[in-house]
Amino acid sequence: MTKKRQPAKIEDVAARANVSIMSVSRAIRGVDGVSEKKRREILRIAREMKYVPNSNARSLAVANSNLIGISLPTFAGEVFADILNGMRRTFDSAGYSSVIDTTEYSPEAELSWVRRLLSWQPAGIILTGLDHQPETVDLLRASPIPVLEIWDHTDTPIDICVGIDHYRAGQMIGDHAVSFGYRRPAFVSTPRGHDTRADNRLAGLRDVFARERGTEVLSARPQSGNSFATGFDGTAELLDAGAPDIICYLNDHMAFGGLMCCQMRGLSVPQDLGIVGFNQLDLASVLPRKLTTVRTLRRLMGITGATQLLARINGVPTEKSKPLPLELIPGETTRAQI
Amino acid sequence: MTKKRQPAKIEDVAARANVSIMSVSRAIRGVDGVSEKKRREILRIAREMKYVPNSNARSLAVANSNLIGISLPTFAGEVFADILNGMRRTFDSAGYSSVIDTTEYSPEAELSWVRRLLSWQPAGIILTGLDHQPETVDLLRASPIPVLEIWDHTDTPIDICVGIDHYRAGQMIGDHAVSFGYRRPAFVSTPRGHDTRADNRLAGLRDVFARERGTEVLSARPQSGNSFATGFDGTAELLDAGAPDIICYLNDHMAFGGLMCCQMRGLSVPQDLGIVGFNQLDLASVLPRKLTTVRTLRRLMGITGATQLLARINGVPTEKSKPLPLELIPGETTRAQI
DNA sequence: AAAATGAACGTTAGCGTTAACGTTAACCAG
DNA sequence: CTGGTTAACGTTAACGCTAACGTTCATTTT
Repeated sequence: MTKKRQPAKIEDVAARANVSIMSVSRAIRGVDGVSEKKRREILRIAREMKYVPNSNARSLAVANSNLIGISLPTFAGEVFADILNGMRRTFDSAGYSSVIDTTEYSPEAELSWVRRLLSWQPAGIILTGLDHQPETVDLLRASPIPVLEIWDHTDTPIDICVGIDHYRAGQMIGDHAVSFGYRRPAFVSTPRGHDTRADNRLAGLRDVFARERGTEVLSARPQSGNSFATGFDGTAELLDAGAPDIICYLNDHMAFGGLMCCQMRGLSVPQDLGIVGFNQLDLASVLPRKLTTVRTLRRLMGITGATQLLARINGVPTEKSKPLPLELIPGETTRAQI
Repeated sequence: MTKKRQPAKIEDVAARANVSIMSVSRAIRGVDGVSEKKRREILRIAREMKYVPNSNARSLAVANSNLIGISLPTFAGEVFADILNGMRRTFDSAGYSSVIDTTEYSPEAELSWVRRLLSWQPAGIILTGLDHQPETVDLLRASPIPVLEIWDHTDTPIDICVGIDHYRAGQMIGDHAVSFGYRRPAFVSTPRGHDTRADNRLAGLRDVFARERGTEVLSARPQSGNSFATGFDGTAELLDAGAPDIICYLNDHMAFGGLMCCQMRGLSVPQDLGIVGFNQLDLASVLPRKLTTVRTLRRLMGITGATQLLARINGVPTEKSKPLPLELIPGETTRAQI
């Protein structure tokens, strides 16, 4: 039962230090108006009393906060962890704290989070992607708070936007596959509508094959609990259904699951089947056969996005929308078809 | 320039609805004291005006919040994402919001986060592990806020504790290795002091081998940017330095890096070398050769921890410390030595 | 009919902090 | 010694909301 007595407030510190409340406030905040001698004395007493300022009172008084709200689809996987890392580093060094939430790919969950977050008067809000409830957009447009949409790209963001063009990424993969002579493409993803960006990449891929070859892109969308298993199961499904000569995956982890499926079935890659991942994840760095994938500059994206948002918060004019470059990394899991 | 005008406050809603501020407050909070008819009318107007309550003012008035602060070492990897998932689900359904932060394994960063967080008057605080700055412990003990330490285990937590005994986990791995006849063990980890839990597992492993065989456990601790690469590089280092017959890893991802290193060098597992991971990660579900590893019930741990903390918050008596079971999963990367 | 009830609503007094402003004393040039 | 400047404080009024208590008035009870 050690934890009992009421926490000290600024008034208590002031009383104990024989100064006014304001001197304590100034000392704590490190602003002008107290002599160095008194400041040290006050800080010593505050520490002794384990005084902790009340941020609610502060934010109420100054009508703002140094919180940045960040909404992500999920914590699973490296992708959002990388973006997050870039953002957080930038915000931290600018004196902002970030509060993070995941939507598990549900726009409804996103809306309820936006509502909760807005009630805390944050300095800025970051959403992942462009797929929001109409009310989310209304709320955010009506509020004076700067909003960043990250990871995806559009010319008409809620406020500002930093990300990559996923449709274009799909086209790049398609171009690569077509130029290597592949003819029977397939795609492994999560259930439709779950990950809108992946759906856009598939659309880009589809359009290239439709135009260049007049071919359909088959797709498998199993629900398998984790990316590796999804890749494995989706590959099995596609191999059972037909005879694709190249399979593209939502990301490198799924692609690895696909590789394992091929290995199990005695198929050799890239002789029997081409494999293309996405995102150039850490896993790929130790694979004996270099994976064909697309590099996305996620950390840079986080830093860029955060920087843009900070500029916006500080009233500095910023570009509405900033696309980041993509690069297809040819590996040893695809090769020119004879 | 759509975003301009001041957000509405409760007073504005009251004026527009021709009722008192209190009626609006009651309507919004869904408590008794307003007729159904008025409540609907008020809510309609509030929605029209895009009214968002001010949580700072609310928390200041009621002197509490429904925030739970969660501190994790990192967002990288499945481990903390799993624990987090379990916790968040539990808190969400109990009406609490969680604010998450990562320390990147730095107790100093943890302390500064604890200070920041305390200023928001959270309902509870969760720290990962037991390795804190003395001042962190002082601050938390002095505050009336319930504290949960998760992932590691001790009989003398700051407040309450839910986790696994990492030293014991190391012993289990040691017992397995000894009983299979392995004699030249090694361990791949991150730099010492970085991950205290991993250091404890290594200590458990060391003690078993010292007692049973009088043998040292070699260790490699490369800094390679990601787990897979760390496993790969650490394995290379150990194979160059001596001739271990079994290598244990900080986690399954490192173990996979190790497997890739062996494959590259033409070593076969488990004939030439035993490989042991930790945490039974998703990756392992698609490997052709089942990995010897230790199962940790991370999601359950999150749920259990959150439940215990909620009980503590609601004044229900709880056990100080709750250890979760461990299970060594024998795989095909270790086998009895002749 | 008077009195008692209770639901529906309003009024008041904070919650802990800071911005804005007022006061005081010390200092300095002329 | 005057008048003016400035550093170092203190005082007060918000900030937006809610708990606790008051008031009103239509019902019911006696």
